[in-house]
Amino acid sequence: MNDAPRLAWIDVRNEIRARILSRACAPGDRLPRDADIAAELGCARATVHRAMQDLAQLGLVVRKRKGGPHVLRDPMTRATVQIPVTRREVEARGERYGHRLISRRNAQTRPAIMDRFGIAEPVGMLRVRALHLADGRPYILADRWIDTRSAPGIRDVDLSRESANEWLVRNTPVGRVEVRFSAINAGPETARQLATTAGRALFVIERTTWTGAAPVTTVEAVAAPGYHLAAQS
Amino acid sequence: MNDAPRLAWIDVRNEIRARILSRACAPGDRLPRDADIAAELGCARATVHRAMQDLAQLGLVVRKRKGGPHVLRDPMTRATVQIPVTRREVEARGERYGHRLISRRNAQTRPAIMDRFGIAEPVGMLRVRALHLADGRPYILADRWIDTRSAPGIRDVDLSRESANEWLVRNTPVGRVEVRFSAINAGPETARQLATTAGRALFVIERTTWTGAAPVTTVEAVAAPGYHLAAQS
DNA sequence: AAGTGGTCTAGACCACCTT
DNA sequence: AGGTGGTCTAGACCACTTG
Repeated sequence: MNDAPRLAWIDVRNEIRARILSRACAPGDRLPRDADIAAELGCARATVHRAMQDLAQLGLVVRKRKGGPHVLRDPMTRATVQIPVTRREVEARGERYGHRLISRRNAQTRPAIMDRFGIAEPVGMLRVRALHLADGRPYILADRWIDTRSAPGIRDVDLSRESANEWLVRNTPVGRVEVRFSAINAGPETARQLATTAGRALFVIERTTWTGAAPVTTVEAVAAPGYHLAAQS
Repeated sequence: MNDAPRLAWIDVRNEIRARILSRACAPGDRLPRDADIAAELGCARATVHRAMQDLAQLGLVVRKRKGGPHVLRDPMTRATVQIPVTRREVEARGERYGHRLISRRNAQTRPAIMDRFGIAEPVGMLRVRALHLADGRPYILADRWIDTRSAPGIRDVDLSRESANEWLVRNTPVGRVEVRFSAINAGPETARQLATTAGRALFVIERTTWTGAAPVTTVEAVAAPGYHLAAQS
């Protein structure tokens, strides 16, 4: 009725993890070869491989071609953040989504923006500022730069109907993404747009994406007071 | 000289991704079965499986037992945050790490703490407040609760020598982790401890860990002004 | 140069989910 | 109830990394 077989590779992973945590294999130590572990635990090497793949992703071990897998010295907390399209995020809270285009103009990238993309020369991009609303209240203030070479179609989009956010997600290949979180004090202008008071602590998400090596877009999203972001795993 | 074979499963993944992005398979559509894709691309089903595994992790497709894989309606931005032990973080910046124990006492969990752990009844835990320093300057102010049932050894540790942070990482099994980020205005007390002014926007990392279903520790880490966190992928 | 992980194949069984 | 993904096995070759 029990004796559950479960997934074998998970058992293997747990066994190896247990050894690591129990200090049977100290941090920095070399672990046995996949093949040896397989022989010892009586399973195929592929099964051990699957387990090690998971442990590596969890940040517990490092695997190299020779020298075998090593137990990482100090594992970091590793968590995955999922940032949905703002409209979905609002709707998931059971609130009505709204969106207001503030400005849309072409501009040369300033140094701060070039830094985010990692480019040395100024480029003409499309700069879009917009306010996302939840139940009519300000939710997120977005200041976005879009490289029209990577997303030419955006020129013909009515950004007062569909947010740049959403259009890009739907029409742009997903390449590399880099996200930065920080906290800022609301300036007078930002405070006005987010219907709060100057000086309030605001959560900032800075997101930059590339397609291959080509910049696509970068956005600084300033959230209204009370916003928080969760990550799991 | 070229015709690089590379990893087959990556090619398969790219091919499928390309179809998704080119709208050959619209969001919400059902994709062909693994076996069919394998036949079409001339590889083993396991190879397609590996590719799909990656696409699922990237958040592009969902796979179900029957009904085959589906293209996700709106892919979220998915990024992985790595939070090292504070000492390593400081040392990685090339600065000298320091650590000051502020207080250490037993206390009953307040409702806010019980919420984080998802428990209903108050529990006696060890509460540790500490300040992490970088080059002598305040870096992170930590307010931590530790369930001594899950980490009994902590009672005998001199927390003025080794931070609770570090001891727990080294001596506690890694289970589920939940992280929350937010922004707060510095209160007078916090401002004093972080050597800044009241009202400054501060970045907050709230981290809670369990072993199985048992609470281990939760910490509210308030970072000094200027702190930011990066996530990739 | 050799060891080791990374990968691919082919075949098989199982468990879950939808129909 | 049947289809489909999830997994395991066994064997093989390759390529990267280290000594």
